[in-house]
Amino acid sequence: MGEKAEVRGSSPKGALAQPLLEIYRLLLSRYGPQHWWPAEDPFEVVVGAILTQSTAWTNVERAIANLKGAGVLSPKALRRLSLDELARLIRPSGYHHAKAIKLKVFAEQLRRYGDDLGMLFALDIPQLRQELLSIHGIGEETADSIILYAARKPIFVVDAYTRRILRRLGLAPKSDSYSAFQALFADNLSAEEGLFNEYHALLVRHGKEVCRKAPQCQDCCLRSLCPY
DNA sequence: GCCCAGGTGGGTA
DNA sequence: TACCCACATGGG
Repeated sequence: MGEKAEVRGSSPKGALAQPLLEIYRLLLSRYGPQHWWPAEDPFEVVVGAILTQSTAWTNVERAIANLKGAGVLSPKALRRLSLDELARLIRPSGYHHAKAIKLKVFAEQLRRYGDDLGMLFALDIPQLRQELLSIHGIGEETADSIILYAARKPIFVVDAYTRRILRRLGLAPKSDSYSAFQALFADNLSAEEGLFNEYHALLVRHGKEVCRKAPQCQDCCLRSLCPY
């Protein structure tokens, strides 16, 4: 059926299109553009996406600064480094031994694309996602973060903040699965890279500041939509 | 000292 | 599918 002629962000695709767009509008109004991802190039985005797994971004910044300082923020340099030396450099990001292995594995896999992220990112979204998920250490959120923020393709990133905020607003899907939360956005918003980029970044920004405990709802910018 | 942070993989029932 | 756990540093 013809459902393609949509005006940017204003034509509802599903029943939750209105509330989701309202959340976005309120968050953008409150915080302004977040300019994600905070990195100089796509490879740095990938490294940051792996290092930030269950870790505060401030700790990731130290680790990335160490990698830059050592001049090893490239696939080839990461492969040349010993596992212990790499772990030492990224130590501030936590889980450093496990993450050193993950970075090594990714750098190794990138060889198949001539160390060229552009070649990897030439795949369409489903193929790219499958390829990323096949790599040890890259799960759904990390894969989607790479697709959205490094490859700049429209896919919605679901994280702990996304789930927490949607639950609080009573908009969470029946299933608690990653795909159910992702489908909520995919089914109700137009698939625009810029929108998905900013929306996820705003959810993280908002989640960091509020929505941890109910009392904070008094000055929450989403309180008009919140049942609490 | 405690809890949490922009998760993932492996194991078990 | 649904839990459990290990992985670890740094800030509040």
